[in-house]
Parts: sequence; C-alpha cells; structure tokens
Amino acid sequence: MPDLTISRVAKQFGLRASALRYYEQIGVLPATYRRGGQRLYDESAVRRLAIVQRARELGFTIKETQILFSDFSCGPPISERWHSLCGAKLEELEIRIDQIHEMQHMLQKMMQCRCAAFDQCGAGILEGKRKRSREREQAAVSENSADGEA
Amino acid sequence: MPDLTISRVAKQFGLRASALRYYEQIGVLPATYRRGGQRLYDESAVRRLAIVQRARELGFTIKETQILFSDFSCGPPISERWHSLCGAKLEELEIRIDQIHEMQHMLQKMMQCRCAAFDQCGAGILEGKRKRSREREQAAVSENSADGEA
DNA sequence: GCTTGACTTAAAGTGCGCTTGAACCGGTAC
DNA sequence: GTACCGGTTCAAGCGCACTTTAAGTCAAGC
Repeated sequence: MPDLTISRVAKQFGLRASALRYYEQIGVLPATYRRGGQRLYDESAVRRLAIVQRARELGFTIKETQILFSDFSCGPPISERWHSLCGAKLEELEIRIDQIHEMQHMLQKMMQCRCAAFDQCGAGILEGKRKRSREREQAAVSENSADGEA
Repeated sequence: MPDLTISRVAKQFGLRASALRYYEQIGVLPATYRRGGQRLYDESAVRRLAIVQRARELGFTIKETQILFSDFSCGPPISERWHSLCGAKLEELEIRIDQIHEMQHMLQKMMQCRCAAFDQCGAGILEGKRKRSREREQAAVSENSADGEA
C-alpha cells in the first residue's frame, strides 16, 4: 500500500516536492495513487524515481529520461528507435569514462603545478579530439565509397 | 603568432563564436590577442579552450570551471580553497564512474526486459544511496562524539 | 464550527548558459 | 566610393529544469 507523502519522498531524494509534481506533469514519473487528492507513493514509485534521478545526475536530459525510462511499454521488444537510443547512450557512457579518467589525471597534475597541467593535458585532450575527428572522416569516406559501390 | 579567427576556433570545437565571446566575458577564457579589434587565437588558447570544454562536458558548472581553470595564479602552491575544490572534484569523478557502470549495466538489462531492469536496478541504486547515507550518518555521529571528547 | 498545516492546481518567475538582434567597424573587391 | 564580409559591443531573448506564488482543498485537533 502506498503510504509515503510527497514531502517524505522528496526529502529522501534531496528534492523539492515541486520537482516530483513537475516530473509527473511532464511524464517522467507516472501519475501516482491519490487519497483525497493527495499523492501517495510506494516502494516501486521510489525505485522509479531513483532511476530518474540517477539519469539526471549523469547528464541525461529530461527528454532522454522521458524516452528511455517512461513506461509506455513494458516487456522485451521495444521500438527500434528506443533500442538505438539505448545503444547510443551506452557508447556515450563509455566515452564519458575515458574523459573522466583524463580529467582525474589532469586534476592530480594541477594540484602540483597548474601550468604544466594546462599545457600537457590541454594538448592531450586536443590530440584525442583530433584523432577522433580524423577517424570519423575516414569512416565517412569509406562509407561514401561503399555507397558509390552499391 | 596567433592567427586563428574566432569563427575558425569555434568551428573546430563545434561551438558558436558567441560562446567564445561569452567565455571571455565571464573570465573562463582570458582576454586574447587582438588585431584591429578582432580576436586572434593561438595554439595555447586552443588548449585552454579544450580543457574548458571538457570540464563542461563532464558537468562542471561555469563557476567551477572558472575557479578550477582560470589563470589567476600559475605555479604550484595555490590557495587552500582551490586545493580542496580540486580534491572534492576528484572524489566526485570517482563516484561518477561507479554510477556510469551501474547505468551501463541497467541499459544493457533494459535492452532485454524493461520491467526487470526497472525493478532490479532501481532497487540497486536505492540500496547504494541508503548505504551511503548510513555511512554519512555514522561519520557524523563519530565526529560529534569526537567533538564531545575534545 | 474553526483553525492549522500539509497538500492541491495553474501560472508566473528564476538562474544558468548561452544566442540573437541592432548598430557599428575594418579590410578587401569591384 | 561603395558593397560586402566577417568581425565588434551591448542588451535583450531563449530553452531547460525546475521553483515560487496565489488561491483553494482536505483531514485532524480543539
């Protein structure tokens, strides 16, 4: 039985009640059970909110969160569009981990000498960027030539 | 010699020229060399921008970026305040990596069955949250008792 | 029955991180 | 000389993700 008031749940997550109402309004959280007009939450609603909050913490926009985590369908085979969005997010997270490692490395260096860190790490980031953009170009070229052959 | 125009640099980073002007205005980028009133950038300015952009990508606010990466002093021993901010950011990034792993795990599960992923992963995130908050409480309690003893 | 306090809604407001618009400047092409 | 292009400044505007405000509802306690 749902028995958690909105303010209790909000407090548990370090959010304002208004944020939960907003999430419900825009469909990030499903409309919850009401008693006398007041929202009451149960543990499954709380689990759902935990996921939404985590997604937000990781920089997912509200829209992405909506698409990835709304319950419009429940079960295995979801739409192609959703599946590819999921896959894209997985890759994005992979890249993010590399970037975080780079940044940690840099912060550590900066705690000794800022100038050196700026020069070396800035150059490192740039080189990574350039390498990736070269790779993308290569991929585009070979895709074009494949198109040409097809 | 600086010879890159603002629009070239912006393009290289996938930004608008207005973003670079804005960064300069709020002190995230230093005022750059000018010729006839126009900004010209060199490789070191580009490295600096690379760092700023990376910080933004990782969810650092503009203010944090300002504090962490502005050149108000250059060399090893920076203010205590800065040093602790740096340390805090390092820890934050550590946590972020764990969260990303959790989310990857969840996305993978979700690509098979959403419901299961929601229940299991939501519960997992929650448990992590609760564990951490218990630890914080413990720490607070032992700190208080230490205060009491002092 | 009245007060209190935590809730409700809808609409307007806020802060961040830029972007856009208006008016202007400087160098090159014709 | 004038048209154009890419820059300049300053102020206003915008989208996102909420928050605040105003006016009202509901249940409990006196």
